Order: sequence, then structure tokens, then C-alpha cells
Amino acid sequence: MQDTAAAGGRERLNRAKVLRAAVELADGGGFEALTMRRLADRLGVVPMALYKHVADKRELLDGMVDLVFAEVEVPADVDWRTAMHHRATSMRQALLRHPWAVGRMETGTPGPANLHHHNAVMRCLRRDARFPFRMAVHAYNLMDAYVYGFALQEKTLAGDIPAEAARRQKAVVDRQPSGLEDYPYLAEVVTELPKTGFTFADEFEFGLDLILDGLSRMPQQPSGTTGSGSNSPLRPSAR
Amino acid sequence: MQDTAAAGGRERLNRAKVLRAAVELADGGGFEALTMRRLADRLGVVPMALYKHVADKRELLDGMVDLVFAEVEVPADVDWRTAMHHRATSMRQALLRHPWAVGRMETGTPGPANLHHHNAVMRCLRRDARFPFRMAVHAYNLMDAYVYGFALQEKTLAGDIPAEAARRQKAVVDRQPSGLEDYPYLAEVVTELPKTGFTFADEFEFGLDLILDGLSRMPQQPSGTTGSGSNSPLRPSAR
DNA sequence: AAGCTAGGCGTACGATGTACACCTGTCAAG
DNA sequence: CTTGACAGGTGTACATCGTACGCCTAGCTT
Repeated sequence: MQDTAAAGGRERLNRAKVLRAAVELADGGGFEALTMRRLADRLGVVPMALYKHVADKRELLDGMVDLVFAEVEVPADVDWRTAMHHRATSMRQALLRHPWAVGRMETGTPGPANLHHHNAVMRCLRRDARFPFRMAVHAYNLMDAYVYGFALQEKTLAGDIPAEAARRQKAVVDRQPSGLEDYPYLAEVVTELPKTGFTFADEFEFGLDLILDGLSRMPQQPSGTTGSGSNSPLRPSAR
Repeated sequence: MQDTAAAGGRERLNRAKVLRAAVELADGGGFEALTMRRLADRLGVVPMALYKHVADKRELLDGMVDLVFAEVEVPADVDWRTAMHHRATSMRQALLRHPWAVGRMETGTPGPANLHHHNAVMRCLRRDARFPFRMAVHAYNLMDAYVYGFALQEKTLAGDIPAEAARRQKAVVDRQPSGLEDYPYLAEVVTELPKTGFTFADEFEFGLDLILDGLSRMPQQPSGTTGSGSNSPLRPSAR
């Protein structure tokens, strides 16, 4: 069996090609553009041919998500705070490249890149940051929630496909005059925010730093490698 | 026109009934169970009848999301930290009741409850917490990202419909023996976490407190009503 | 030379959202 | 009381989706 072949010298399909094409398709046209039929078209093949390489659409998506995980870097040779900062921004960027993956990174059956990634993050938190087990879990959940949640916001506000947002933004504002007058604090956002040089990158950085600062203050930090904060051994205050 | 009537004494439909039934349907069977045909069935009506009350499925979903927003409380008569804590847990609980809404709260055209909610939160941050405008935006984005992201994690880990998770959990672990041996830090999570009395509620609380603590330390806080933290006027450290 | 098999093809089915035309009970206007 | 408009429920129909099932063939193994 070789790759060139079949009817007409066309190259044969394989799982990797299917997954890559699927990612490209979804990147270009959004999640709803990812259709078995369109994917088959793009590969010059009949829809049912895909099912020789993926069991069904769910499994296709699992494979695509694992490709995204493979793009996320978890550096191992730096202090934990730098590593976690890097992995967070790396994840955000991957999700910017693949908006269809937002909200789907932890659904379905995890692939090898997924497992590798989570293991690497836990290793960083346990071995490098020396968090006690339970604290490492806290930290992981907190960081993941923030990163995934931010990506979700960024996607829906900045637009899944770069057209939507403008339209939606306009639709809300155009519901004048009965619109923003009743909501002065919303009106402030609409009128003031554009003047501030708002960028999602800065916004992301702010929250990420605040979270990493908070984690740096948690107990069981090694004295040398910790971040900027003093490390008073405190849980976040009870309320 | 009265509500009883039409063919056979059956009560007439209206938008509110359609929306409520749609929410119940999605609550019970997950998002993919929400089908115009099933919804019509449940209302004892033919599918096309629904289109006299909602323009299309997108608008139906917009209306449903607004019902969820209406369930989220933003107390106005307490200090900002308490208010924000309450609104966050209130949002989390609403999303637990309506898992189909996770990741969809800010999509589509915002309804009145949505606008009211966002205005109330911004009012709390600007008027009560006295954050400078840009800081209020930072705070809002951070809290929202966390709450939405946490809800997303909780949904996919605990299961959209309460069956899934167990199956998925098992599927991963059962991929033995080539499974967890290569991932010692993941293995630790699988074996240790069940022993720790892990609950999502505690987990949520941890991150939320950390974030609110961090925000309490931000500049322009009034001296009296702030939370527990000291308020050194610092942005999160640059890195 | 024989035949096994991987992988592409064709057809077909049920489910979905919804366009369009129709039909009917209710109520306001005369 | 009659009439006509109209709000709202009905029926049919279509494009599109995922995918089950069976066939067909090229090329490798024996």
C-alpha cells in the first residue's frame, strides 16, 4: 500500500489528513461550517469515505481538539510562574487560532496530547511550584477556568468569525433611543471603552497576573523561585 | 382574544409559554434535545405554530438565555465584595440549573434581563466599589471569565446530563494499562482526588475568593467597605 | 495466480430547521 | 347581527445533515 494510488493517481487519505483538513475547514468557516459533506468535498472524496478514518463526527472532533492541545506549550525549564504564564497565553493564542475549539477542549474523550498537557501542568504545580496536592488542584482549576472563560468571552465579543461582533454590537446600540438611557453604566462602557485603547491581550494579562500573584501567596511555596508577592500563608479570606 | 380557545378548548400559546417550555425541555434533555419539533410536541402543537411566537431557533435561544439572566441576583444594598460574591455564586447556580446555557450567555442579541444584569454589575463596581472606569472593566472581565469558565469545567466534568461524566471518566481510566503509567501526575489526581472530599462548590469558592482578594487590593478602594486584604495600590506585578 | 482486504463509492433513510400557502375562530366596526 | 380583518394554528414540502449498508476495485500477501 502506498499513498499515491487508487482511482486516478490521487493520493490516499489517512486519519491525519482528515483531521488537518477538518481543522482548516473549521478555522475558516466556523464550527457550523464543519460538515462531513463539505469536509469530504475539500478532500476530493465522497462523504462516506471519511468514515473509513474516523468512527463518527464526535471522534473527528476529539481528534481535532487534540491537535489544538498539541499546539499549547508548557515550558519545563523555567520557574513555575513563568511556565504557567506561558502556558496560559499559549492556550489563549491556540484558541484564537481555533475559535471552534473554545468550550470543547475538555469534552469528549481526551487524546494523547490532552493527557500529556494536563500531566505537564500538574507536574509543574506539584514538582516545581511545590504546591500541596489539594492546592495544586485548586490552582489548576482556577487557571483553567480563567483561560477557558476568557477565551469564551473573547470569542463571543470579538466574533467567532470576524463579522458577527460588529453586527451584534451595532444591533444593540441601534436599539435606540429606548436602549441605553435606562442603563447609564452600560452606556458608559459603550462610550468610554473605545477611547481607552482597550485590547483583549492587556485584559487577559491583567487577570492572569492577578491570579498568579494570588497563587504565589499560597502556602508551601519554595522561598527562592516564587513570584513577586510576599508569601503570607493565607487562604483567600473566608469572605 | 382570550387564552382558552382555538380548536378544542386548548389554551393558546404565547411567547412566554414557548420560552418556558423550551427551557424545561433543554434542562431535562440537554441542548441537543431542544428541537423545534419536540418543543412543539410538548406544547401540543404543530412545529410551525412556534414560528408565530419566535422568529427562528436563534431567537428562541436568545429568549431562553434572557430567562437565565433573570435568575441571577445582583444585590444592591450590601458592600461590593459581598454583592459580587453573591452574584458569582448566583450565576454559577443558574448555570447548574441550566447547563445548556453555559457558553451561550453572551452569544446572540442580549435581552432586557441581560442588559439589566450587566448594568447592575457595572454600577456595583463603579459606584459602590469606586473602581476607576478601566479597573472596573478589568474586574468585570476577570470575574466573568472565571465564572463562565468554571461553569464550563463543571459542566463537562460533572456532566451536562448526569450520565456522561461517569462514562467518560471510566473510558479514560479503562484505557489501561498503557494509560496512566506514563502520566504520574495525572495518575495522582485520579487516585488522590476522590479521597479529599473534593466538591465543585469548594473549588469555586477558592478561586472566587482569590480573585476578590486580588481586586480588593486594587487602587481607588474606599477605605471602609473593602474586604479583608490590605490595599496597597499595586497592579498585579508585571510578571 | 489467487484471494484478502483497505479504502473509496452510491444509495438511502430519518431527523432537523423553516418557507409558503391555507384554514379558522375571535373580535371590532358597521 | 353581519362582515371582514387578522392572529394564530395546520399541512406539505424542501434542503441539509449524519450515517447505515452494501458494492467495487486496486494492490499486497501468499
